[in-house]
Formats: sequence, C-alpha cells, structure tokens
Amino acid sequence: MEAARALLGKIVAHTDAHGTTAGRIVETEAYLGAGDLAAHSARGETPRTKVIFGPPGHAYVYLIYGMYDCLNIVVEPEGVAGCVLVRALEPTDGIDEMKRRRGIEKLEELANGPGKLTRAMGITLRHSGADLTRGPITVHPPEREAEFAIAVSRRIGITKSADLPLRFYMKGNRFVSRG
DNA sequence: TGCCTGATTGCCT
DNA sequence: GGCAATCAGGCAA
Repeated sequence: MEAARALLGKIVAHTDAHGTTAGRIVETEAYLGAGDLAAHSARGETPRTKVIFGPPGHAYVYLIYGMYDCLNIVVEPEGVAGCVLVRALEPTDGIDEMKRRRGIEKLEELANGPGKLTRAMGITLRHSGADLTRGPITVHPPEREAEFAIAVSRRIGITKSADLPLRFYMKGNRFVSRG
C-alpha cells in the first residue's frame, strides 16, 4: 500500500527491437495477499500467481478479458503476496512508437489505462516474472522529481473488495484513466 | 476435458 | 450508455 504510493512518479521503461518506450507512473492500485479477494493471489500460489509470491521488483503480467495485458509490480518480500497494478502512464520516451502501436495520435490516450499502457509499450504475458532491475523492462526514479498531489479512491473495474481505498493517482493529472 | 469468470477497451446505437 | 470481443487459468467432473 505504501509501495503503491511510492511508485507514483517513477519511470517505467521497456526496450525491444523497436526501440525504447518509457512513461511516468501517474496511477496505481494496490493488491494485497491475504484478505484481499480482488487479488489474483487470494486463492493461494498457482503457476500463474507464483511471481506475486516471489521476490519484489519483478513484473507480474496477466491477460484480462482475453485481449488486454495488465502490468503489475511485485512489492512484498519473497513468500508474501502483494503487488501494485500500474493503471496509467504519462508517456515520456518513444512516443512515436507508442502512437504506432496504439494506432492513435492523442498523447493522453496512449497509456491512460492498464490495457492501453501495455499495448503502447509492447508488454505482454511473456514479460511476466521479469526482473525490473535488469530489463528489458525497468523501473527507476525520474531524473527530476516533480511535485504532485496524491489522491486516493476505491479501486476500479473489480467486483470483490471494491470499496477498499487502494487506488492512488496524481491529482489533476490528465493522463489518469478516470476520475 | 469443458465450463465460466474477469484488475478492459472501443465500437455501435 | 450499452455491449461484444476473446483467452488463460482455476475448478468441477
């Protein structure tokens, strides 16, 4: 939960054959282990959720509704389930490549949703379990810390434990998915 | 093996 | 504002 707040403002970068795409995290949601029915890890460790129980700093990517990939960052120590869903990014690098992948020109719609940002950056299921300190996907602090206000709300798009205030976003930022 | 659910998006009315 | 698209994983049989 603190980690979800701390990730706001961090830079996510992905490098592949098409170049590097990167963006600043402007919206996150925390998913806990025990007691959080909305979390994929709620039913215990399985082949898919294994990475959530692994060491922090790794990517957990899953497919939702058969068409969209969602990027999570594992934050709890090994053996404890806990991850943060990255819901929206403000594009900073590789913007032309993001526009090409998304097929649109509007900057604020390139990555203002969990399915959109993975598509814009070329992140798929294959990246699940990747070490975010080594790449090709990395997460690091911005070169210049920007001032921003953090707002909290209930989580979006889920049916279980939906009332918990575990969504964090930059107040007033136009790249946030809703709000 | 087969059914069903889902942390979404975008197209259609 | 409503709803279809589309598939991996979890669970029952």
